Amino acid sequence: MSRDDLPPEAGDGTLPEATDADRFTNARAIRSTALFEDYTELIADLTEEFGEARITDIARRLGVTHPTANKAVLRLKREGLVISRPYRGVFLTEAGAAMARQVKARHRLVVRLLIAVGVPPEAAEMDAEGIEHYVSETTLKAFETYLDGRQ
Amino acid sequence: MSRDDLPPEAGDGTLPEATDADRFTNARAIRSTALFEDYTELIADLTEEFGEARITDIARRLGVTHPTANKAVLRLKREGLVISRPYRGVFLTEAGAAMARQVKARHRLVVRLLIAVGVPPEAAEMDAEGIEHYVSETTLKAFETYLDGRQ
DNA sequence: ACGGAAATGTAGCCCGTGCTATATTTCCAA
DNA sequence: TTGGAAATATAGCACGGGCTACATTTCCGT
Repeated sequence: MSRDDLPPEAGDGTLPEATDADRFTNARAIRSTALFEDYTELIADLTEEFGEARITDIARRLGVTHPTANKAVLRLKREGLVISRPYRGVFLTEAGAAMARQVKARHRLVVRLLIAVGVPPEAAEMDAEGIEHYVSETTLKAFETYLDGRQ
Repeated sequence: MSRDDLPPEAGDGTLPEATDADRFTNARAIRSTALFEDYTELIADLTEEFGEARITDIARRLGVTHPTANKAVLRLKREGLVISRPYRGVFLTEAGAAMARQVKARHRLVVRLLIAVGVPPEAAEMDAEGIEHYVSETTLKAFETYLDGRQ
């Protein structure tokens, strides 16, 4: 039982450099930004549709209560992703809009790839909602290349 | 501004049945079980390697402190996924072992698919850690079919 | 066999993300 | 124009999941 001095992952040949802990720590970091990504994307959508993003609409689209949406918007504000005045709509800052654009592009790409490998569109759309946050730039590039190569 | 009585998603043609809220609610539900999945999988690995899963090893592999791992194990216990005696190792129940098997199979499949579409193995391994939790049975089946069809 | 190091457990803190209940503000229609 | 409905804000609760600090137990080497 003396495995304290073993180099991590030695012997199994799967991961010479990235340790388990790295991967999990990475996943946790992503999890903490996923909510911001969902909100900025949604606020962008609502702004495009209605000219503004209102708390009630945000809450309904996300399937949460208004106070939850309101609290999240406060955090987004603190992070400089949105601006808002009391009892008024919410609007993305440049940083927020940039995040929204990136998230949206990633979302579309993930859905396209899933469909390309045979996933039914409804399942692709459903699963992409969670998957999209965890797709790295490297993987995204690979998806693009794959999709381009198909026609 | 009267969109209160609009059918959700009407007009964009992307999602006739699954509303946005459904997708987000689904993603939140998955997020809450992801931690359990990570723990059961890891405990299975450690048990296979060392004959038992010890708190210290669990914590190190996940990149968290011992108290965090300990608290999580208490939750796993409460959920009937593991058994443990004070100051002793942690062991999976049948339910926990079943979850571990399922998670591991899913993980492998996701990694294989990512690699199959051209993602570098290290990135595939890294991204799969987050992605795996969000892949539905339907999508999993599609992955299998796709991989089978390639050779 | 026993003393110190390592492992484990526990207390208590912080913050996120959900909720309900209640106050406040806005806005539309009579 | 004003009263009531809808929207928004706020307070406070619960729990998850991370941490540090400290107590306790186990275990190994001398």
